[in-house]
Amino acid sequence: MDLINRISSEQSQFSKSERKVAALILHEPEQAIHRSIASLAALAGVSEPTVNRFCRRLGCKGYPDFKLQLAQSLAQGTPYVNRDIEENDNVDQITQKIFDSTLNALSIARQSLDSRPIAATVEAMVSARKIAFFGFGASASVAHDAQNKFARFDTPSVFSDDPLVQRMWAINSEPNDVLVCISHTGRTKALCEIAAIAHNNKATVIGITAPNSPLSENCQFTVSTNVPEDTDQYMPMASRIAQLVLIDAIIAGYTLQRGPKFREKLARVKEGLKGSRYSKQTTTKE
Amino acid sequence: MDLINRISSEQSQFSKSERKVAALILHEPEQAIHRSIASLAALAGVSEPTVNRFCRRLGCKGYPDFKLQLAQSLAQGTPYVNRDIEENDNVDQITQKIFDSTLNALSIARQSLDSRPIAATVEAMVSARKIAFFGFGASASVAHDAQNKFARFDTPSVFSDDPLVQRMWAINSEPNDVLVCISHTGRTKALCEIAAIAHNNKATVIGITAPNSPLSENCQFTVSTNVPEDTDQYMPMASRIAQLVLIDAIIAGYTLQRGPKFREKLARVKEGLKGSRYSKQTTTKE
DNA sequence: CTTGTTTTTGTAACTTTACTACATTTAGAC
DNA sequence: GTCTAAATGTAGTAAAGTTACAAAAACAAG
Repeated sequence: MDLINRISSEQSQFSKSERKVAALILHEPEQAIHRSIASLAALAGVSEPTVNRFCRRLGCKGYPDFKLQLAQSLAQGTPYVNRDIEENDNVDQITQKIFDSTLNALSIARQSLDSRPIAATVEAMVSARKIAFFGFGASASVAHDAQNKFARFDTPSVFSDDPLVQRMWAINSEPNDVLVCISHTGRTKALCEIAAIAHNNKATVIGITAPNSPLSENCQFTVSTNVPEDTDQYMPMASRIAQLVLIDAIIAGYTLQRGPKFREKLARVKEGLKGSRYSKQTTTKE
Repeated sequence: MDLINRISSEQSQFSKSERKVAALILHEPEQAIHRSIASLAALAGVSEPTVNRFCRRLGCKGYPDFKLQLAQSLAQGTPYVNRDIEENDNVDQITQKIFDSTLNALSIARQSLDSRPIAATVEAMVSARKIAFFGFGASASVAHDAQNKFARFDTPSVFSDDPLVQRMWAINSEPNDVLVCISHTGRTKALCEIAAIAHNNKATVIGITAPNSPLSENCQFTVSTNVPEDTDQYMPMASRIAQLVLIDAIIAGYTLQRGPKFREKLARVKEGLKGSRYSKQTTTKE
């Protein structure tokens, strides 16, 4: 993980004075890299060796090495995690911060991904008779999106955020049917019940949800994104984005697995959609 | 231009000894940033002041500043690559590539964002009587998601992907009503018509869509993400993600604009949702 | 609440690093 | 060859970073 993220995530392991240093650096990292250890220490109200120890705790060889790594971490355009939105931020700052934290969450998700359940999901979908995507609340739109993508394919697929519709589908499910349950927490009661019903019918139940959650208990396998998110403060944002990208990946895998003939079909579907749009005057490529 | 490129392009202006230094740095830049001026000078077979002068000639304040800039220039070197998915990629590779290209698209979107229409959107929503989110296809789930978020707020909001429902809403719209039209291409006929109707009724029509598109003609203002996307090959993926993050930003702006009392209300909504979930056994913070 | 122990923090001496002023060398022009 | 100017290096100096150790603070046990 990159240095700035580490500073903010490992704050709990720091001592009181070290936290002062951390706060200063997270507040204005660009400035910190141009300061000497003495001036940084003075600004943080601590002694120079404290700053040095702070650097060492982060695995750096010393202060110069720390500055170097910090500079790299900044240059990478690596999102500043946990730069919370503050009371009098303007719209531009808010937008940047939201984008930053989403980028950060995504790159964390990418690193911590386990490809085995993803491969298994692709496998199951390729041989599925019919596929359902269920979810509630914020996860409903994720399920909606997934089904939208699958609508272009020839395997029958449904989306629903209606518990009764979901229940009916689950009751009618059979082996070789695939049910994808989407939930950030994995604790939504209604969805757990549906999953259990389908699971009983020997349908393939896949969870895009938190590992070791009540929902994942009823799933054949679980794909999770491990996005750190402060759901206490605001609603799930980044985790939902990670789920969507995950589904994109699953779909890309599915498309590829189906082979070249299948992709020809897709091209035809795409062509068929053109009638619903205004044609372009310009010749610019979209 | 970035430092490494400058070193190689400005070589002609360097003196003989300075060129030795340049050659050394271009050969192994990663190593150079961990060396002291003395060891670098020795390695290049020149004196320390020569290295220092070399740094100054490149516009750096001195050797430490040079190292810093060099480090940044190196870190920037490898952004998220937009590698295409290939025929016999395995699932892991596909997943990484999809995440990479999404990350890439998001960071491009972040840079090219214009905050003025975003601010205007927040403004309009804060004083809105009712808000609608409309879209078709892939954009339907984006609209769905947006409405989901707004469902927690006290301003009445709707989502629809049904042209008739949309039309009825548009016909009944009034000034101070806000209509958010979401479309990747901005060329979906049905949505343009709806926008036109609402626009005629003097409702505030906001487009999350391509600039200078038929749809944006009927919008008071347009928020766009400028994500380069190869829609010919696959379906829109990254652009849709960028739209979602954009909406997150708008919602964050909205929440903040509404002030602290409003956020207390949100906390109560959140508390109210708990009944629908299984409680946690573990005490770990989510 | 006191005492002993451990952890944290700061002070001061020390080492390393980078910079400056000046001397020397080198290259080019006449 | 000699003068001039540019380039390079030497040595001293200033600044920055590190280490060892002592003081202070936090903690636990009696």
